[in-house]
Amino acid sequence: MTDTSRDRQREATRQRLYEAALGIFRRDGFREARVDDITLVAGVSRTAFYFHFPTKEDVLSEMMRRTEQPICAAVEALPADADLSQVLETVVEGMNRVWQGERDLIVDAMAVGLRIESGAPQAGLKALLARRLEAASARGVVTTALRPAMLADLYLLGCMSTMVQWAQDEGRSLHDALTAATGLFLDGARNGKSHPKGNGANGKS
Amino acid sequence: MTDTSRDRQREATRQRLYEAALGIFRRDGFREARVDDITLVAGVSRTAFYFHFPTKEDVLSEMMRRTEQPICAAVEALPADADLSQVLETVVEGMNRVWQGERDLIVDAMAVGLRIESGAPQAGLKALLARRLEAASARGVVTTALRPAMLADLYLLGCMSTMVQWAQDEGRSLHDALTAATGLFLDGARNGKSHPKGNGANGKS
DNA sequence: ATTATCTATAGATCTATAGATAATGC
DNA sequence: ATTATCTATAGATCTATAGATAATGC
Repeated sequence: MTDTSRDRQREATRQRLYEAALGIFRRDGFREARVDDITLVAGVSRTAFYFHFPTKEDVLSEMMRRTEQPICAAVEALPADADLSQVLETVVEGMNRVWQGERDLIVDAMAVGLRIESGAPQAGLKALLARRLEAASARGVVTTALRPAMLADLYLLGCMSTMVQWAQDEGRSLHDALTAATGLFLDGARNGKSHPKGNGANGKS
Repeated sequence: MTDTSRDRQREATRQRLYEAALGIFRRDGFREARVDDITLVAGVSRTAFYFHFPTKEDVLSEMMRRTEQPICAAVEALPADADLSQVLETVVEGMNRVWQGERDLIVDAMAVGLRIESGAPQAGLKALLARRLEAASARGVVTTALRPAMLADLYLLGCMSTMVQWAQDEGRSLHDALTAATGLFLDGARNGKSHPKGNGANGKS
């Protein structure tokens, strides 16, 4: 628990490897990136990389976790009774800030995110959003046909899908793309309320 | 063009490799799967695999394309003026049929699909859906705030997200999960119509 | 003395390429 | 004779593991 010299050394090395890895990923693309190039930049032996990160994917996995933090902080700063649209707008702002400069990494990062999103049940942003959605559904603003946790999942995965689209499409801004996807989700989540849709165990037409 | 003996031979080998690869993926998981094991089952040399498939990912990429075909056929069999909800229900039925037995492959298949989905602009199911959505929007049934192609993308990526969730979650049936996601999309796409949302170039709150 | 962090090395696996075989088209 | 399909081989890269070093806690 006490932040010993060894701890600081380890974290410094890990941080150098993290940054070096992202640099090489940006330069060569994730797939083409060689671990040797990463450790050359970081100034450690090849196997030191694997001591800190089991695979290259784990670097992107950590990137997903790290970049979530400022977004979580921004959402937590909102009042507990904030409008759902305001909450999601905050998420959009945050994602835009983090990812608009990382177009070349998005597809691979999201592919990794796809795995951890459902894997970690109590993960940061997802859990936060689930709570906000639960509050909104208690207020009667969104559907109760789907559990808040699932709605949060659907929304975040929708954002990830949107970013992948944007990364390959060029054209409009990431912010606009995310706003559009958010509008679609909001309308869907609101109106599930009135329609009795969404639990459909009924067979073919 | 004439289906020569060499062509048949090549396709037979390719097919054996394809099936062997899926078998090994199912047995060992995609990541752990060794190409040597695949070629052992297929009865060809190691490098023959790479002659047919540049990487293991390309096998899953082909799986995505192949499994799309029966779904496309089912959608094309519907009348041109079929209800949008009926079209999407057909898609749900098809996806459910294809993927409910492939839980262990879904996450990796979808991660690969994430890349090719936006990559191939005129890809089968996406193009088909875009046309159906365009017809629906001409009829005034869905929003015109988003281009049909983008709506199709959002829907398909939403389905993929849902399948990833399902693959890691257990519990409810894949069919129910897809139906729920479809309901959410339908409500969103319908109601974007009334709201002036979805082109949002307006800044922060 | 013990343990965490990192290095050195061996073996496994992948990737690139040169070459063999047999089908094809002239 | 030429070309497509596949094989054999060499080199690159990754993964597993044994060992070195220096910080830690007793």
